[in-house]
Amino acid sequence: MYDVLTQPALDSAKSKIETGLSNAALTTVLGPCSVDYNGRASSTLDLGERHVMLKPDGTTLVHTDEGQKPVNWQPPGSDQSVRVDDQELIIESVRTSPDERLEVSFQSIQFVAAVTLQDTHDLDLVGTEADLKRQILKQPEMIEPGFTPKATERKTSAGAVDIFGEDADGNIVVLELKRRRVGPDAVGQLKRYIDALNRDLHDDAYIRGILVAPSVTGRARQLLSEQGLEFVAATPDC
Amino acid sequence: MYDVLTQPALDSAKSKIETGLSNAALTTVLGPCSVDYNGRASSTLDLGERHVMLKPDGTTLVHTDEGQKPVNWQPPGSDQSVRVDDQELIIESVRTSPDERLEVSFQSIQFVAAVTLQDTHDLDLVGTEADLKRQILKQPEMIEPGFTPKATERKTSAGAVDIFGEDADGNIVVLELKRRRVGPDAVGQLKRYIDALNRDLHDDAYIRGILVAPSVTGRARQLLSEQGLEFVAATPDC
DNA sequence: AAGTCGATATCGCCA
DNA sequence: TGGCGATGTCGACTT
Repeated sequence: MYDVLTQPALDSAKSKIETGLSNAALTTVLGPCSVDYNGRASSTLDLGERHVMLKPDGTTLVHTDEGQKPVNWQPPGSDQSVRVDDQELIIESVRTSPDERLEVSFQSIQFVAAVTLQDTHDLDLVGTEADLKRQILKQPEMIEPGFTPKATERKTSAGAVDIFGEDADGNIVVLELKRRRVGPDAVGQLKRYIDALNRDLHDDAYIRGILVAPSVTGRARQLLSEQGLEFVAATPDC
Repeated sequence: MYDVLTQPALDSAKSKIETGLSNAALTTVLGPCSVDYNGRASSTLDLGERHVMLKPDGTTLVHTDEGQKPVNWQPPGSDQSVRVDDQELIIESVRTSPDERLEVSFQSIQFVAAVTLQDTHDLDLVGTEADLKRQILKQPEMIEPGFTPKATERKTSAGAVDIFGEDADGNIVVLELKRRRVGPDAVGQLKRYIDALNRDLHDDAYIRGILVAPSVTGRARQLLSEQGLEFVAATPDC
């Protein structure tokens, strides 16, 4: 099912959009508009030509001709409505918790398209942190000879540790995994887990912390060294 | 300028897309397709109906009828091309550094639209961390009586501190600002700055660290307490 | 509903 | 160009 209107009057456009909304169609609207947003923050966007996408799950996206991110949006689950008011076609999207409202006001419409999509397949993605974890559990020696994983997602008072294990000497080892080159934030994260475990175990045993990632930035390397933490290079298969 | 083709043959669709690409048009293509991506990670997506947007800045977005984020994409600056090969229309987007390739293969096309957008205005957004910083610099007493900002973005060996100042007793105070409720990561960030300053100044003066945000999570509050850091509630005007 | 963290995060700024 | 941190981050998963 597809349906396209070019240069429709505002009332015709309104009918088409409403039909799209009630038919669970993906609806796109293109034309000169201004945009107002109020919610977690507030924004205004003066008159210009943009592309608006309304999804049947309640998502609204306002795209300019630049950038990967929409200039304005409303997340899935929002309530969408359309009205014609004072020579403008206004698309409104509202949600609660948090309270947020998006209004797109069109002066005219270049085209409207409403299409019901048939799509039963999901994305299959590889090369994630979860893939790296599987690799390490399958070949623990890639960390170092004698490394033995004991648990994944082991809970600490500072959160769950990616991989918790022991080295050849029986020392506790905490691994923090990252799928890409890491900066200071990842070092801070690993340090929080080590500190928490030292407290949780109220034991003076030495706990090793190893950051596992393809590479580290200079400042992250320095922080690792200052905190007595280690680094092992590894990249998720892809 | 707008132009829409419904149910075009693959060759006609190819011509229209190519015209769009050379005219700096926003081009949308809708139809049953499969998608392959290889780059920082890898993904495949089996046959289904999706909406593809090609922007003149090199952005490519593949949207299903669910979710705010595209199921596949290529960032601005990528090279876009289209070809018909073995009864398929294939949109290819490639970039380097990092090397990444996206291929969308259409079996048929429901419609193609190419439009050159006129848009001269930028988004005006308020309620950001920068707004919160301005509020504090204008009214430092909102942190505490006697607080005096001395510098913003003061450099430390662990990065730049949001606001650097002194309290009524002459103690150094470091503020880390967040526009929304914060978790453990923000505490780690503040702690890195405090540690770095303690090292940088090689001085045993007590340095206070204050997290300024609308609120904190329970675990973040506990981490603050353990690290001897403080919290002040503040929300950016909106 | 809130907390926590990963992400092909994206984006902007600055060295 | 890489490093670094903000984002109306989003999204998935757990509690």
